[in-house]
Amino acid sequence: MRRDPWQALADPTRRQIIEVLSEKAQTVNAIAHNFEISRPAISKQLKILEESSLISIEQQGRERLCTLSLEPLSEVFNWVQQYQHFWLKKLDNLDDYLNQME
Amino acid sequence: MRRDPWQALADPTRRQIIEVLSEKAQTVNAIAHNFEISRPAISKQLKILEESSLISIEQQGRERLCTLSLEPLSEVFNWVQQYQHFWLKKLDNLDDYLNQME
DNA sequence: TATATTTGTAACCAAACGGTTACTTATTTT
DNA sequence: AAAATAAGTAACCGTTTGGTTACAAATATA
Repeated sequence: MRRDPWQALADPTRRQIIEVLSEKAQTVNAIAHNFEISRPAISKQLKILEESSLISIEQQGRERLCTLSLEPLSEVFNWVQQYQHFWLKKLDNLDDYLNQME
Repeated sequence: MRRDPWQALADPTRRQIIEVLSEKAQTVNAIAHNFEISRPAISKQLKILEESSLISIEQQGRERLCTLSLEPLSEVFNWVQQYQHFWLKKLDNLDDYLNQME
């Protein structure tokens, strides 16, 4: 299943998982230790992160190593940045306007 | 009700509404014309955007003018940008590694 | 004043979300 | 070979989401 990064990032637990994984790649249990919720709940969130390509999972014996993979963030970044431009332009216009008043 | 900008941005229709409003401030009906879904559905989405402070709504006679207000995007922007740094650092490390091989 | 317009709200619905517990499977360890 | 460990899966549950239609309220227009 393919999933929208926006949707994957909507949940605070999933964003926290990303934060945890930005330290280093980790197994499912190691990740789960950072949270109060059950391990199956973490498994579900990891699946969603995987479906949105924000992490990749590599089987290592009986463990599964989860690695962050941030490419999909660029979509989010670009979208938001576009409005930063919009915002700066509005400030520019205000600036022009104020200059005209001088 | 207060709402997480992440959650507000999770829905594609709401992101489109933001795009529409970035052109210019518009009334509810004017916004709704851009979409297939019913006007009450748009009303609901506008409420969510308002609750996350991404738009503000001003009553003007029987109409309501919706104006974009992008401050909450900074939270999203900062969060994502932090991982851009993480990503660039990884590329740096790769670069160092490749240089070492020379 | 009667009518049309803009919008919100209520009630409803199916699907998705985010969690739980119980169980299974595969792999290590003893 | 038996026991322990890591992790997925299934079934379930209450809440939220995102839409619908029907209706009500306020304002503007004829």
